[in-house]
Amino acid sequence: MKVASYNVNSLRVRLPIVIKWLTDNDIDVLCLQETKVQDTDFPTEAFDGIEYDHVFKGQKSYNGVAILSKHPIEQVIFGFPDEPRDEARIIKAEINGIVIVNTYIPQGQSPDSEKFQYKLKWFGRLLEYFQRDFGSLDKVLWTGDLNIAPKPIDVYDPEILLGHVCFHPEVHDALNEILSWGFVDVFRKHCENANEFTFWDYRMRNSFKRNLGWRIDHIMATVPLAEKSTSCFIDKEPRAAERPSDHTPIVAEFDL
DNA sequence: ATGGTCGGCAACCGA
Repeated sequence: MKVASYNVNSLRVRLPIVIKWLTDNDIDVLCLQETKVQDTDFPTEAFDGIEYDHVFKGQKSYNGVAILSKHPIEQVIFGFPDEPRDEARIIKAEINGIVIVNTYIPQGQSPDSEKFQYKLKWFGRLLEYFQRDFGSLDKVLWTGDLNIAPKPIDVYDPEILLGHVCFHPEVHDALNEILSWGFVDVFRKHCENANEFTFWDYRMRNSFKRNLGWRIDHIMATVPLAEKSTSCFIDKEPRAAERPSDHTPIVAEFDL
């Protein structure tokens, strides 16, 4: 089973890329972030047309998450159980006997902002969410735009970027607390020394061409699930399309 | 050479 994550930065603009990429690559499950579309305008017909089940939660202008799947999507829960629920940032679902948690984690703006404190709290709430619902021996896949580059190898310049909200010691601590609960970075498991990225900032001139990137989109799996992974790679092909997203998909394959 | 990002959505906000 191939599972992927992709921050589309507007699903309506990226719809042709998503449809083509899904069908060309025979993806079983695709988790999307930053769909930027309200539920009434979600392009359900397009996914009906290629026979992908779909669940989604959006809002006006910002955020928005969705799961697309060739297999039935069951037990769907949007948001955290407590306030603020952030329904357009987290979806949990069961597909093929696996729990998938698709998250769009707050970016955090700047380290001295309220939004950064909100981001740190979000990691803490997510750990509680996992602890409440699962044991680390369950097959759980946590994926999405996590807005954190875990290690120096995951950014284009670790010295200059240290202290950025997506490469910050406090966020690293928060991530490591969740990872030590029982998640494996599936990309790192398969590509130990790969200096590869999933995001290149639009605001930097020619950032993609110059490879000034970040690895902030991830596929994390609990140990029993990670044991079943056979490959994991970042697919840069969607970046070659017209009007590409600033992110590109990450894919993991599991032999279940 | 005298520049320099996107998308949503209607003036700026968020990334």
